[in-house]
Amino acid sequence: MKGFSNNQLQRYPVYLRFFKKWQEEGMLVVSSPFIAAKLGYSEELVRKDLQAICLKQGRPRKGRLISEVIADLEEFLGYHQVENAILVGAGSLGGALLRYPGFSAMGLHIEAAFDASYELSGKQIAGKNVYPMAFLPSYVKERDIKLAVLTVPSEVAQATTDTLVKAGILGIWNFAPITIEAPEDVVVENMDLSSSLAVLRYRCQEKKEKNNG
Amino acid sequence: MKGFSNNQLQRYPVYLRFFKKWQEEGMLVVSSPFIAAKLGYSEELVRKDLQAICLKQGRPRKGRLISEVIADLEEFLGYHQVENAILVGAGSLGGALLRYPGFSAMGLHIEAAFDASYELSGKQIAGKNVYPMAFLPSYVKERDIKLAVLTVPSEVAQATTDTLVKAGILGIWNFAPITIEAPEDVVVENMDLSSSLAVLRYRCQEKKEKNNG
DNA sequence: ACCTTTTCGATATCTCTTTACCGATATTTT
DNA sequence: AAAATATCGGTAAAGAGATATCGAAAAGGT
Repeated sequence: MKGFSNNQLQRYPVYLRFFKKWQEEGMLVVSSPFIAAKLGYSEELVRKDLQAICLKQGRPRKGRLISEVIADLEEFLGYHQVENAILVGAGSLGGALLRYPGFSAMGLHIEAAFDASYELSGKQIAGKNVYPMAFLPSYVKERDIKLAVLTVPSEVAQATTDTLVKAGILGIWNFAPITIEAPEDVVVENMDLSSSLAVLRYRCQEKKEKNNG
Repeated sequence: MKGFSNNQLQRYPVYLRFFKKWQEEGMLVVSSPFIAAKLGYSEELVRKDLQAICLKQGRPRKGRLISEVIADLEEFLGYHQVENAILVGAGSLGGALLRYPGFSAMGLHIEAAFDASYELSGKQIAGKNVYPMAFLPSYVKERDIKLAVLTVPSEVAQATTDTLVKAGILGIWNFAPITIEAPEDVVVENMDLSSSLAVLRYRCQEKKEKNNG
């Protein structure tokens, strides 16, 4: 048994998307060289990635059964067991995530939202109740929620994080453009627009300079 | 002159946020050990990162001037030169990004949106016009737009990408949950929810197993 | 004014990730 | 049925990225 790097973990959902696409197209088996060519990875990387999570071996000269790999990927990614979560901050980004239909296929069930605004609380977004922040601690404790999606303005992100941690949340998916501090035992994963944009712009600039001189 | 890894590029916006926070708090100078402690990086990594983009050296026993590093970071990240961009797919996520006020500080100006829906076209979101898709090619060419934010449903993401590429777009910030294919000379940066969620859930599971056993 | 202390920048080491290689194996072809 | 061949899994090498080490320099204390 070994550890997985962030890069490796992030590749698995990519594999899954392609395998599902191939399955829809009627394919049954794929080989590592084929996968590598389609995804732009090296052949060896594909082997290593799939070996790490697949129960059965691949078959020489054929490859792997698509349906089996899909099952293994979904099992590994936890898509088979539903994880209940809450969303905090039902603004425009929070609303967009509440409306996003793709989470259920990933085993993520955002069952309720919380917002500081009195206008929003009591209403529904995408069929999910929006509660006032005061209800959060008891809700989290009673329902044993472990995961929170954080979409509040950055000014209140740290204070909200403290509330979440105190309530017993163990994983925070942070969409606020700020580095939040949390205790060791709480996992924070950032969806950082500015970091992603930094990569995009640098790579564009790089390419432009390569073409011009 | 050297290359930058994605990880390194993604750290710079994090540095910038902290430096701005410290500047607001009235600090003038920070040392690498201080930065390292606050951001959770190693001292040496901080030095290497800042050495790579700062014009002036740091001063022994003092550190670096916050105002200078902020200027260097913003210069490196391209925040001083405004880049015009369009957004394609003005649904709930697209709308959220159009409304997001943080982009202007990053030098990103989303000047218009495009959407296939006839109900949306002609209207405005966050003061920005929403045009029908048919207008896209001429708009991009006339205004010499190089960057596009892609927030269309995944079913049409590839077709939309093809349209963007043909129109002359050189960088695509892809928010659709799909791996889009584009020519070599077009840069694609993915904001992949499923990949981010995969990391979050694995790290949570890992932590849980460590605590239980 | 001198010594101590801290941080700097550069170089070297180390660890982790990725890539390359190699014998084994099963399918396909002759 | 035998030979040819493509892919497999495992191990070894290579390449990055992060970390540790070291002399130099400047601020602060004595």
